[in-house]
This record gives sequence, C-alpha cells and structure tokens, in this order.
Amino acid sequence: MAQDARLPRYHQVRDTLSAEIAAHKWRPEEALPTETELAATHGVSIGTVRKAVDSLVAAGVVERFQGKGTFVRRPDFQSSFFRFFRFATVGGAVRVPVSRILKREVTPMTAVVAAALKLEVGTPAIRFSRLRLIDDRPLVLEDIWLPHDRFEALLAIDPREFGDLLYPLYEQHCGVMVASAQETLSAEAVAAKNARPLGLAAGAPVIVIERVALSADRQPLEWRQSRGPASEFRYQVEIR
Amino acid sequence: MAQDARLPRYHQVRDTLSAEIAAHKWRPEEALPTETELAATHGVSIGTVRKAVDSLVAAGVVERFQGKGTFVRRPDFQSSFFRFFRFATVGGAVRVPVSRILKREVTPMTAVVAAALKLEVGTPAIRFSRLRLIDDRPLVLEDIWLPHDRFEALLAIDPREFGDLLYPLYEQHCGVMVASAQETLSAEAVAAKNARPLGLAAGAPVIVIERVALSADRQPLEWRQSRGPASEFRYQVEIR
DNA sequence: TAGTGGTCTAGACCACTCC
DNA sequence: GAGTGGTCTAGACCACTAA
Repeated sequence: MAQDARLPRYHQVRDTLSAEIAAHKWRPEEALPTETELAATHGVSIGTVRKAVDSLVAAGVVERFQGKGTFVRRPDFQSSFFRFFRFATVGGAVRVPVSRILKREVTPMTAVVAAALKLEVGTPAIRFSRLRLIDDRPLVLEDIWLPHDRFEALLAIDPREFGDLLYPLYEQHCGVMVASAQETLSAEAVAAKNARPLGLAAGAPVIVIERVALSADRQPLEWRQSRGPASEFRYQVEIR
Repeated sequence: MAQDARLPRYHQVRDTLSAEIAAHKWRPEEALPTETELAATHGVSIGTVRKAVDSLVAAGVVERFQGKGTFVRRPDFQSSFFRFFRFATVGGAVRVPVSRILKREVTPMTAVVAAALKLEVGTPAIRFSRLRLIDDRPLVLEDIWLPHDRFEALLAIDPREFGDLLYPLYEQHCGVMVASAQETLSAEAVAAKNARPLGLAAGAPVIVIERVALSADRQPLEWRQSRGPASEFRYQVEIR
C-alpha cells in the first residue's frame, strides 16, 4: 500500500480506509471504528479523520449515522438492474431475472477489455456469455470478462450452480467486492449473432451497456457488455 | 434575511453569504473578504467559515485559489451545457453544437407533456423544434415544450437570434433558472419524419432522451425530447 | 515579503441512539 | 447513562501568489 507522504494526511487516511474496505476488513453494513479510534490508529486528529470520512461518504463508500456510527455501504446492484429495464412486473413485485450461462471460456483479453481493466492485452481472462430472462422471455445478453488470476475460483464451480446474480458469487468465492460501476450506454442495430439468443430480427434496435465494475478503491474488477431490446429499455438519471 | 438560529452556524454563514452574492455585494470574479475577516464579521471561527465556503464551492457559487483568494464565479453557461448535455461524441470530443430552430409554435400541451410539467392537459405551450449540429452534421433533433405563461418573453425574440444555448435565454428573458434535470433514456428505430432532419434512413437506431428541467425548488420548467443517431452517442453514468 | 487559502491540531459541547 | 457522530473553537504551520 505505497502511500505518498506528500499527499495530505486526510488523503492518506482516506486511501488506507478505502483499501481496507476493499479488502473486507469490515463487511458491508458493519460499523467502522469510531472517529476517535481512527484518529488514534492513524496518528492524526479527529478533524483530519472526519475530512477523510467526508470524502468516503461523498464517494458513496460509507454512510454515517449520528449516534450510531459509520457503516460500510452495500451497493445495491439488484436495483440498478431494475433501473435499466422495465419488465411486466406483476403488481410491482420485484423479480430477479433468471440467468443462464451460455458459454464459459478462458481466453486472452482483447485490447478494449484490457484497456478498461487496466491490464496488458492478452492477459488471461475468464469470459462468460450469459442470457437473462423473465418469464422465459430473453431480456439481456451479456458478454462478461474477468481477470483470470483474481477469479480463478469461479472455474471450479459448475456454471449451472451460479444462480442468478454474479456479484455475490465474486464476493463469496473470490473475496472481491464490487462497490461501484461506470456504465456507458449506446445503441445499435443488433448483429445477427446477438439477435438470435435475444429472439430478435437482425437489425432491430438494441441498447448496449458497457460496464466496468470497480472495487471500493476503484480498481477495475470486471468488464461487461450487455445488450437488450430497445423496446424494453428505460434508464433514468438525475443531473444536478 | 430571517435566519433560523437552530440551524448550524456554518449553514447560517453560508446562507448569508449566498444571499449577499445574489444581491451583488460582490461582483462576479471579485474576491470575497479573507476567511479570517469573514470569521470576525460573522463571529465564528475560521473552521466554521471554511465549512460554509466549502458548500458554496460545491454548489459552484464561488471558487477558491490558494494564495489568491475566494472569488464569486461568473455563471458559465458553457459549463452548464456540459452539465446537462451528457452526450459525448464517439471520439470523446466535447464542443457546443450549433443550434438551428426549425419551428416555433404556440399549441396546447399534450397529456404526456402536461403530466411531466404538472399542468393541465391543453395548457398553452410554446413548442420548439430544434436541430443541433457539429461541423454541419446533424447530431440531435429536439422537441421542446415550455409553459406559455412563464416563457412568453421568448415569443418576442427572433429564433435566429437565440444562439446555441437555451438556458441562458430562459434566465435573461424569463428570469427562470434551470438547476437540475431528470432524464429518461431509451432507444428506438427512428420514424420517417424524425429521420429526415437527422439525415438518417428510416428505421435506423436512435437514442431518445426525455428531459424534465427543474428549478432550484424543483418546479418543472421545461419538457424536451431529444433524438440522435445511436452510432454518434455515448452516455456515461456512475452507479454507486 | 506580505497575504492568501490549505492543512491540521487537541480538545469542547451538543444531538442522537441504544440500553 | 454511555457511546456515537455533528458542530465548533482558536489557534498553528505550510504552500502558493503577487508585488
């Protein structure tokens, strides 16, 4: 954890905490030590700890509650999924789409993937092709790339036992926690090979979502590209 | 300037400064008093003044420069453009596109628009059709709806004199300031009537952005729907 | 060199939560 | 009542700007 002593101390404290959270020193929804304790362990004053924690709060990594403590936030990717696609959810019931792994392979990273994950082109990767369905209706086709070294444990598991969500799997088997994600949205006329699993005619408009999932200390963990029929898609944002 | 003594003192200081800036106590790009002076005049410590000024910086009202001072920001419509215009060209270049008003009319609001603006269906509206271009290449086709009463002043201006940005115009002529916006993103195969101004073949995939612009007190001000060729656009978001 | 904001200290008291 | 974060003090020294 090479710390640059030229950085302000609140910055160093923030980076240290950030790395510790990424390394699961505290589980999500677990309280951090009190500010007084953090001040003591880091050898700074309370004011400096507060400034460090302020920036973690701003980054959405932790939450503070007066009288209770400071807690590691559990990012809710389930809800992010639902933000992206509108389904015929009966009675507002929240349902996780069923996931089906179509393919798993170990393959060298392409230039695009390697750049996004900040690794060398050709670094070994685990690659999944995954289809997500609601009521047996195909909704999203996903192309998922993971650095082989960090996610090797996934190769020991039968993909049919993966379940419907990947991030809990990363956490349990690879000790890797996704804290945030950057997404880039675009659209295209769907190519024939992607049209088939989605049950679309070639050339139909699809939304393309490229996601880089990040750890709490902003290391890129996963690259994925998702495609879904434009007619099913809604995405809401507030700009301030 | 009714101050609520129950509010934190840094909050009161911020509100006071904010009101003084709004009342032009200091002109844009003029320096505020030093933090030491502000602490003395407000009867608080420097740390409290800093916290107040921090929030003004976060709100974009003032800028701080180490060794120089704290300065009132000149509202920069260029930057507001980039705040609200989330599209980037594929190359990543960011330039304000040229705007061309294709049509202006006064017409009753449709149900969709009225609902978004929280007004009655049929309320008189000013409606613009606008094309935005970069390098004479059509980039976005916009359908813009405004409540007639609040924006009547715009009818007195020749649309050819509108310039490339609308929000500064709202501010100058209608005293209305856009503070935030909610956007809903989707995609579709473009209809023939929208394809022509964009120079696209009918059925080509386009991104559709529906925006409701809000005032600082969250009153809906403007409804607009923008369409642009999917191939030209990237929309970036961070999920936390 | 004088003056500014940037960082930091080592506490204090208050508001709130939980027992 | 004990323990937490929220606010606030009254300074200090550092890094930077401008004359």
